[in-house]
Amino acid sequence: MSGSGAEPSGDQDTPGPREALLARAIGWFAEHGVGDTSLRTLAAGLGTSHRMVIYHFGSREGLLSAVVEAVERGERAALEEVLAAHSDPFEAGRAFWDHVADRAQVFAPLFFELSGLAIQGAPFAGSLRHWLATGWVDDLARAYQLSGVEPERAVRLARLSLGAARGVLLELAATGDRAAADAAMAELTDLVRNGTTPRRDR
Amino acid sequence: MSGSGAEPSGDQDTPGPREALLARAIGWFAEHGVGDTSLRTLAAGLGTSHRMVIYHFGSREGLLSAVVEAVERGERAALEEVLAAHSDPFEAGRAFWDHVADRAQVFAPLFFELSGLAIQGAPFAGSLRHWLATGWVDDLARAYQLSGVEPERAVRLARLSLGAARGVLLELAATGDRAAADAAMAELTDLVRNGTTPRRDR
DNA sequence: GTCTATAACTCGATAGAC
DNA sequence: GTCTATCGAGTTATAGAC
Repeated sequence: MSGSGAEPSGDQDTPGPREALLARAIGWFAEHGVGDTSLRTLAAGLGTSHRMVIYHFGSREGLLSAVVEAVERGERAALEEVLAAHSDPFEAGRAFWDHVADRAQVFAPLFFELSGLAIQGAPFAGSLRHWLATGWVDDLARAYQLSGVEPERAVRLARLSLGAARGVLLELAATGDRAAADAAMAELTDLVRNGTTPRRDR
Repeated sequence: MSGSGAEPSGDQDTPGPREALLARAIGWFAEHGVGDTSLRTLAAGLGTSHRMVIYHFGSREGLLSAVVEAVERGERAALEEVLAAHSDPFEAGRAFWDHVADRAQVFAPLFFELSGLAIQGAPFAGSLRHWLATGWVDDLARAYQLSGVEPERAVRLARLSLGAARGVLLELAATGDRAAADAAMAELTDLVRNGTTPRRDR
């Protein structure tokens, strides 16, 4: 599909101009936001013409859709990597929070703006709507269950942890105060750890 | 300031056409979002002409700024009311969560879209940026302190609680599942209550 | 305080040459 | 695959009658 038989030189590092353009577009959106971005200003910032964006993505919404999908896939991959590297869910949670917080200044504005549009029903953000609602909760709940929490409570804790992470991320993006955000998340970890282990001592 | 000496008939219930227009604009934004709203479609939905919106608010951004400010003032007033009515901070927190969750389907999309724009530096959202960062945390931390939590931990708990509420609100807006959101917030309340009282029993 | 008319501009998308 | 030229619709904002 959409393949022209004349690829320049069989390069494996460059998956094609479309992907390169998409990657640059993500960086541009993360820096400048989505709301007031026209195809023309975007293309100028990307070093192309707006005609090329339409050529590769069909329309402005097609580009936005591709951006949302690509960012989601990246974060999901990061989560799986982190879950595979840590057996303790609290350790995994902290590691993933680190990953997210590192990129907060860049991606949080994009995430929350797109989330606002997604829950308003913007058609290009359908997949984001799904991940906001159930996608991440299921995986997190499974991780809690593996560490011995009963199923129903695991779901509640998953929802709470995910919500807290997103909310603290919003505040981190507003303040830039990484230490305060880390402390708030550490407080959550402590509360959950002490609240789920029976605490035999004392 | 901006007062014309000829108010129609000294009505106290109608504070003027500007305020009435603002109130209707808030409702309209809550229902239709901000992103793709032009002055013309907005004015048509409000029953005026776009010329009138500009007359009263100066520009489209002026209107957005007024909307943000009015919504904030309303929520702050609701919080103060709730804090005054409950001495137990957990009770107050639950009551305020109820208030917010009741209005989630309507106001959460507006809140998150505007927050995304605010942390991107949109000029009309300056006051929202302030409330996102510090405004609410201070009051919440004070409430925690009053119930016996040491100051530094009170701030951490305030940040966590606020973040969790915002994050769970985002999920509530995406799913519409009020029971699940309530359960997640109740889980937080339990964790904090058990984590801050020494737990002499057992 | 409310209207119509319109200026001045930008938008997404298309056509077609190269 | 990249370019220029351009269409038609929609944008904020202004002018001025009533």
